[in-house]
Formats: sequence, C-alpha cells, structure tokens
Amino acid sequence: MTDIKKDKVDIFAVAKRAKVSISTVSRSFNHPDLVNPATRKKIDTAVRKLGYIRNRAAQTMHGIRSGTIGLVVPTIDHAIFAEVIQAFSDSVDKHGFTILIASHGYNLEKEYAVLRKFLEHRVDGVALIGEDHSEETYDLIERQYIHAISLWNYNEDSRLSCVGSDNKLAGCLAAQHLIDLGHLEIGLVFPPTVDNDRARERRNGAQSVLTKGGARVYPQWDIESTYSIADAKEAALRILKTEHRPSAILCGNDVLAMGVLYAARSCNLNVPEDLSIIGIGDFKGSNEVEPGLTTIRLPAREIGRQAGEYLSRSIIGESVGRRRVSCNIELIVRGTCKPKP
Amino acid sequence: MTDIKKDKVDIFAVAKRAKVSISTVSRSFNHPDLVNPATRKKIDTAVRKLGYIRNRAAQTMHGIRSGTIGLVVPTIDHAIFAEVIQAFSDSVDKHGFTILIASHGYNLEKEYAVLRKFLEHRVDGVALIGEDHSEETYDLIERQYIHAISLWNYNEDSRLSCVGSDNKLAGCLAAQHLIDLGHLEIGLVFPPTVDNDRARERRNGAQSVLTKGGARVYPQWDIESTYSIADAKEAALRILKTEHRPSAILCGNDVLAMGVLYAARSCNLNVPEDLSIIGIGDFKGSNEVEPGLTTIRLPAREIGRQAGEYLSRSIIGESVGRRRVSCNIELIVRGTCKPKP
DNA sequence: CTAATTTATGAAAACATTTGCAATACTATT
DNA sequence: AATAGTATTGCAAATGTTTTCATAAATTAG
Repeated sequence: MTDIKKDKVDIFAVAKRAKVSISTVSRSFNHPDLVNPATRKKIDTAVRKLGYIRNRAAQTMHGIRSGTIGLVVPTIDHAIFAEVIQAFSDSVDKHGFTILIASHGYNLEKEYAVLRKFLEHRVDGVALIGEDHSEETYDLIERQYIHAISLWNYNEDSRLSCVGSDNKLAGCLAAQHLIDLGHLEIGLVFPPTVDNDRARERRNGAQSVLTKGGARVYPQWDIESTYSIADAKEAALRILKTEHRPSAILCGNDVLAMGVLYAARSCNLNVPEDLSIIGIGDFKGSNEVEPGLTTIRLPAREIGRQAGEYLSRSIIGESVGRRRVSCNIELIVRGTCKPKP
Repeated sequence: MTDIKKDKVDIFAVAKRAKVSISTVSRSFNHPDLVNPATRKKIDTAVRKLGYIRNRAAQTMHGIRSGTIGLVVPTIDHAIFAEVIQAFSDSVDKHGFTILIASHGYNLEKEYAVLRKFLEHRVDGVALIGEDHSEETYDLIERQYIHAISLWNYNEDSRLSCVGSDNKLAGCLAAQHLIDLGHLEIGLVFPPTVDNDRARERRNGAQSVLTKGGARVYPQWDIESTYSIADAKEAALRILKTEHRPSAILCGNDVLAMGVLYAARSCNLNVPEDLSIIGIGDFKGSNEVEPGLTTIRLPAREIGRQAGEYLSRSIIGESVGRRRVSCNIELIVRGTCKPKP
C-alpha cells in the first residue's frame, strides 16, 4: 500500500502500469501508428485492467473539438420535433458527435440562455429550429464564430445556414387544395404565431391563397390553439358548434388536425362528407388514422438527416460558408377532404 | 496593433481589460462575495465588452462537476419517451444541468458504447431506461462510481436506483379489466420483448391473469409489432381477418392500441361494440381519440420529474445511496371497452 | 564496422481554469 | 500612533491531456 493516490485512474496511472511515459500512452490513442505494437498492447491491457476512460474535458482544452453539438428545440414533448431530432441525432452520431439538447418552450430569452450554456460547454456547433430568434442570439452566434444551422424552415435570405422546407408554400398548397375542391367557407386552426416563423408563414401562405380564391374566413372560424390534441379538439368544437359552420378546416399542423378530426367525430359529423380537414406535417399516424389525413408532407427525417450531415461536415472542415437547402414538400391526398358538392 | 494573440477571448483577456489578475476574475465568477463590488463591476463590463464565455472544459478538469447528465433512451422518435424526456430535462435544468442525449434503438451494445462516450465527457450522472442492460454496462457504472438511475420500471430488487412504475402490475390490471368485463377470447399485440423488460413484464403480468381467469389466447391472436402505429394496424388486421376473431385485444402500449383501433375502423368493426381494446401508457391523444382509449395510465411526467430531481440531488450531494421510487398506475376507463354480452 | 536513417520514446511546455497561500491595503481599537 | 483584525488581491501550483522537440535505440547503407 505504498500508493498515495489510490484509485484515481488517469493517464499517469495507465503509464505507470504499462511502464511507459504518459506521452506514449497519449500517442497510442491518437496516433497508434507511431507506437510499437508491443507497447501498444501493454498499454491496452493497462487501460483495460484499470478501466481507464479518457477525459475529453482535458482534450477540449487543447483546441481539440469537444465532439458535441447543441440542439435547441421549442419542445421535445411533441410529435412535431421527435422525428427530426431522431434523424439529426443519428446523422451526427455517424460522425462521432454527441448531442446536447434543451428545450425553450417557445421562449426566445430562454433560448438565448440555453445557447450560452452550450457555448460554455464548448459545443462544436449548434442547431436551432426556425428563424425567429432574439437579436442577442444571432449576435452571439456571429461573435463566437460558431458553426450554426437553422432547421425546419427554408428561406433564401436566412441569416444562418438552413435546411428546411418552404412553410409558406406549405400553407399555400393546403389552401389551394381546399379551393380546388370548391370549398369557400373555411375554418383555420393555428398555433400562436408570435416568435414562431414556421406557423406564421404557413398561415400567411394559406390566407393569401384563400383570399385570392375568394374564400371567406369569418373571425369566429379563425381559432388559435396550442400544440396539443386536447386543445385543438376543444377549439374545433367551438367552430363546429356555431350554427353556421365552415365546410372545411385548414390546420397549422397534423397534431391540430387530429384534434379537429376527433372533434368532428364527437359531434357525429362525418369526415369528409360533412367536413373536410387538411393538416400540415404528415406525422406518424396521419396515414393510419381513419380516414387517413390529407396533409402537406414535410420531410422531417430528410431535414434532420441533411442538417446533421451538413453541420458535421462543416465542423470537420469538409465544407464552408453558408448553405441553404430546401427540402421538397408535397400534397398527400388521403381521406379527409372531398369536393364541396 | 501590438497584440499578438488578437482575438482569443479567455480569462486573461478579461483580466487585462479589467486591469486585475486572472485569479480575481475567476473569483468574481465563483465566489463573488470575496471580491470588491467595484472590481466586480469592472470585470463585468470587460466580460460584456469582450463577449467572454467561460470554458467549462477547463473547469471540469479541477474535479468541478461538468454540469451534464447523460440520458440514454431506446428511441427519441416515439411518443413513448417524449414525455418522460421532456419532464426529466425540465427537472434537471432547474438544478443547472444540461442533458447529453443519445438513443440506442433497442441495441444494448450500442447502449454500452453510448455510455462510454458519456463518461468520456465526464457527465455527472446517467439515466437509463429500464433494467435490461448488458453486464458490461452495469459493470462500467459500478466501477466508475457514477451516479446512475433507471427510469420507467419499478423493481424492488433493481441493481440501480430506479424511478418508475410496476409494469407487471400494468399488464395485470389491463388483463383483469378485460376478464372483469367477461371477455374470454383475447388477442395480444405486444412489442418484441427481448432486451425490453418493460414490455416483457407487462406481457407476463397480462398472460398470468388471463390464464388464471380462464381466457384463451390462440397463437394466431398473439402478435408481435414494433412500436409503430402502421405496424400495429397491419398486425391487428391479421388478427381481425381470421374467421374467428377475439372479442377483445390487449395492447402492450397505447401506440399499438391506436393502430388496433384504426384497424378495427378500417374493417368496419365498431369499437367497443364489436371489439374491445385496451392499451397501456395513456399517451397524448389517448383521451381525445373517439372513442377515448381505455388504458392503464403510467405517470410519465411524474417519473421524469422525480427521476431528474433525485439524480440532480444525489449529484449535488443532498442524498445518497440507492433509492427505489414506485409511481402509481391506474386503470383509466374510457370508451374502447365494454362488457361481453 | 562506421555513418546515416528510421523508429520509438520521454521531457516539458501548453491549454484555460481554480484555489491555497501569502501579501497588501484598509478599518477599527486601544 | 501602533496594533490587531479583516477585506481584497495576486502569485503559483495544480488539473489531465496533447504535442513539439530532443534523444536513444535499432536498422540500413556504404
């Protein structure tokens, strides 16, 4: 028991046990070709015996990448982002990065705070959702020269690199489909659009097409609902219970559309005979629900994958400069819409 | 332009600008009460002007906590874990921790690899889902003396601290409800149970009650489905299309139950008149779907919250030793089950 | 068999902080 | 005015690694 520091397993402990210097141990990790295979084996056994695990914090101090990417989303809880998070995560994982994740609950000051925390951890890059961020946030990203990307929305003038879809177009397509089917009295169920460019653009797109198409949206048919099936169902019930109800409802996303669909069912309205419903997003289950939900498909997996790929590569140094990637969206016609008789 | 290192903003730069030593700068962050308010103000302005952000990597090297917690889940993509992840995240966030997250896709070797990576990052604690882990994983946790917790399942003999519910009981309750309603011909739709203690226990619980209650589960009614509405719907169609079909179907979780519900609807079967369906979990939307899904409620938010709280506290040092927390479950009777005539 | 290479290793500086200890400056007490 | 005590600050060592440079050993060439 001559050991003083008994159980601290650091690179010194390994070196001692393998009877080499710490330089050699370090080298055998980072440049294995520079060390004698026999020595390498000795080190390897020492590592295994001691259960040594490298300390990335110490590595990070040498300007070596931390191997982490910060991902800030409005919420993890909902179907909306689950898919894109998973795809993004898988994608950066392939390049050896680990994700730091946090949600801000649609509060942009909290988003800024989270970003700062990520920077303290010296993440190699950050990914944000959409383009509505505080000026402070944009400032911080620029001043810190951190690799950053905005997911989910595509905008040709975006301040950051972006990978996403044209949300305005999504709104237009949805509205156009209803117009094409002859609907002129249309209800809207949208999430709050403040600090949420995705929802705002969808809404603007939809509204402009509706107006152009000569449709009427009475104020009492234009309802705001949080991202929750329960809320949306309740909101829809309010629309459906007015004595004069719209012939179709256009929803800001599929979660809301689900709520509307259930609301219709609970009022004994048949979809699509008595009411047409269209969503945006094409989430899991939108295809399976009966009748299948007509919606605008946003390629969440594709967005997550491409964003992860681009960010990883730009951190590793394989690409530079801003890039804007637009992922295609399409109208998916299923069972919830039918022509106005 | 006498500056050599022009734009590196570290603690030296701040010290220089504020005309104090780096010790004082450091102190003004970590022990503000020990530094003169006037000096503190000078430092503060310097920090702001330079846009200095502390380097946690350097701090971590002093045995100071990294401020991160590793969370390993089977998948982020599904409703199953979204709620618990969000609650866990919110809960540890209150104590100043940031989450490193990764998924392993029900592959326990990948789980081990992820855990190692987390340890390289010197996370202050780790949270895993359930109790099925490789021996290597358990070993690593013990040898590294890392704070660890298992979420989701409660087991009085768990190797790790755990916060969760009794999944076997969940299976029992669901089965008992069907038995109580007089159902004796029952179909099962469960996810794969290998390396998944939660599903396995639910299934065992259900099956034991069904057997004891004298119910029959023909092999062709006992179907495996991945965690996907689409898969479950398809699986259920196989059951429902046999000439002799069960009067009730018990599902391993609500996602699967949704699939079964949609399958029934697509066969023009009325639920609950022609078929009773019960799920386990009580996810978002289970209450809103028409008819509302009868299910066993697992308190996901509560589990996430308590787990986060316990793990944070035990890292901070407010509590020690293993702890096992059982979160109550309950039968939620809604519209998808009715007595067998 | 010696000189010139090549291969393998170690010593020490560097990275960005924190902190124990010592030194200084200030305040209150006598 | 001298002393004791306290508040504030700086110096330097420590943290766990990587990497540059130098050196020693082994190999090849002549």
